[in-house]
Amino acid sequence: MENPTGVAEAGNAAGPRKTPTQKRSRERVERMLAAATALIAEQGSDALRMSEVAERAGVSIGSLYQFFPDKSAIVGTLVERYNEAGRRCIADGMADVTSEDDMRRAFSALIDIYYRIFLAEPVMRDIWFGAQADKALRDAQLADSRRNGALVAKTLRRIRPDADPQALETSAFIAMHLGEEAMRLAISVPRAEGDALVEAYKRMALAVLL
Amino acid sequence: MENPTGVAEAGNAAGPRKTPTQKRSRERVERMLAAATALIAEQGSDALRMSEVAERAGVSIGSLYQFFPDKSAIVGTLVERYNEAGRRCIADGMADVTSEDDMRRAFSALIDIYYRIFLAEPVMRDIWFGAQADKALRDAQLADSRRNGALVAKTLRRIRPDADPQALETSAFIAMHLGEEAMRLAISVPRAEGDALVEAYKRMALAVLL
DNA sequence: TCTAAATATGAGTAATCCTCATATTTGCAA
DNA sequence: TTGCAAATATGAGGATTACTCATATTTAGA
Repeated sequence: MENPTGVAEAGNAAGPRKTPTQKRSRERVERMLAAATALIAEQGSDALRMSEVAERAGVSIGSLYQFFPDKSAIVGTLVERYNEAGRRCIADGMADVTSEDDMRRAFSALIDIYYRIFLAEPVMRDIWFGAQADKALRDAQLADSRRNGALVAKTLRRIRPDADPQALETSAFIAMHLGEEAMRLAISVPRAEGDALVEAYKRMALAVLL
Repeated sequence: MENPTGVAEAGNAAGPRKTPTQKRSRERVERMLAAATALIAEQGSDALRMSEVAERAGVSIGSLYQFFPDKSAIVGTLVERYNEAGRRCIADGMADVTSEDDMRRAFSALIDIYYRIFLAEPVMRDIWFGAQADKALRDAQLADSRRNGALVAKTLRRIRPDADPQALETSAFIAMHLGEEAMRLAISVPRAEGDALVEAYKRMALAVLL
C-alpha cells in the first residue's frame, strides 16, 4: 500500500491531493482525518470548517491543503474508506458461499454488519449524507454500488451457473442498492422502526437475489 | 391559499421567511424561485449564488432575504412544491382504487409519472440531491414519505379491511420509499438501465403492497 | 389625502475557503 | 559526515459570498 489514506487516488478528484511519503506526514494526514471525523460527529457535516480541522489536528491550514485539494476531498476520503471496508466485508461474506442457503445467510449477515456499524457510529450517517450533495461523491458512491454488485454477481454465477449472467448482474446491483438504502433509511427513523425496516428490505433483497 | 409559494410555512425553517401579501411581491417571489431553478439547471445546486438569483430575478439582494431566511429556504421551497405536486398526484391516483387490481395499476402509473417528470426536468434531480445535504430538508423529505405512505395506507385499508392496519401502514411507507428511491437511482444511470430499474422496483413495491 | 404597514434597496460586515511565497525538515548520495 | 534536492510545514492575506440593516419607496385602506 503506497497511499496511506488507504484509498486509491489516481484520477480521483475527491481523494487526497498528493501522497504523503514520509512517516511524519502520514501521521499528520491521519490526524487531519481523525479531527474531521470528530468535528463532523460533534457539529455535523455542514459545520465542518477547514480552520477547525487544522487546529484540532495540530497542523496549519497550509498543511491541510498540501494533502487535500479541497474540503470535499476530506469527506470523500472518509466515505471511500468506509466503502472500502464494506467491500472487504462483502468479499469475505461471499467467499464461502456455495449454495442459495449460504447466500441467504451471508447476505443477511452483511446487512446486519453494515447496520450495526451505522448505529454504532452515528457520525457515518452525517458523513454519508453530507457526501450526497456533492456530484463527484455521489458518482463515486454509485460506482461503489456497482463494484459491490459485481462481487455479489460473481458469487451468484457460481451457485447458479445456468442463469442469465446479465440478469444476475442486475439483480445483484439492485440487492446491494436496496441494502444501502435500507440502512440510510433505517438510521433516519427511530430504532425500533429501523430494525423492522432493515428486516423488510433484507427480505426484499434476498427475494431479488434468489 | 394565503401563501403564494404554494407551500405551508408555519414552523418551517426551510420555507419562506414571511408571506408576501401584495401582488407585486408575490410576483417577485415567483421570479426569485424561477431564477433559482434556472441557475440550478445551468450550474448545479452547489454553484447557486444568492447574488446571482437576485440579479437574474431583477431584484435586490435585500428583497431576496425579505422572503427567504437563507439559501436553503429557496431550495426547500422548490422541493416542497415538487413534493406537494407529488402528493396531489398520489391522492388522485388512490381516489378510485377499489380493488387490488386497481391498486396495481394506480401505483404503477404513479411511479411512471414521477419518473417521467424527473426525466423531463433534469433540474429536479439537482434540486433533490442538493437538498439531501441539509438535515432540515432531509427530515422534511422523510416526513413527506410518511404523509404519502399514509395516503396509500388509507387506500389499502379500504380494499383490505381485514388486514392489520399497522402492517399496512409499514408496507405503504416502504412502497413509497422504494418508489422514490427507484427514481433517484434511475435518473443517476443511463436511460435504458434506468427504465429497467424502475420496472424492477415497481414490481418490488407492488409485492410489498399486495 | 394621509398614514402605517409592507416592500425595496445595496453598501457593508463577517465568515470562510484556499493560495502562495517562504521556511524548515527529511532522505540519501557522495 | 556533509550537502543538496525533494518533501513538508507555515500562516498572513486575497477572494468570494452569505447575510444584515439603516434607509427609502410603494401600497392599501381609512
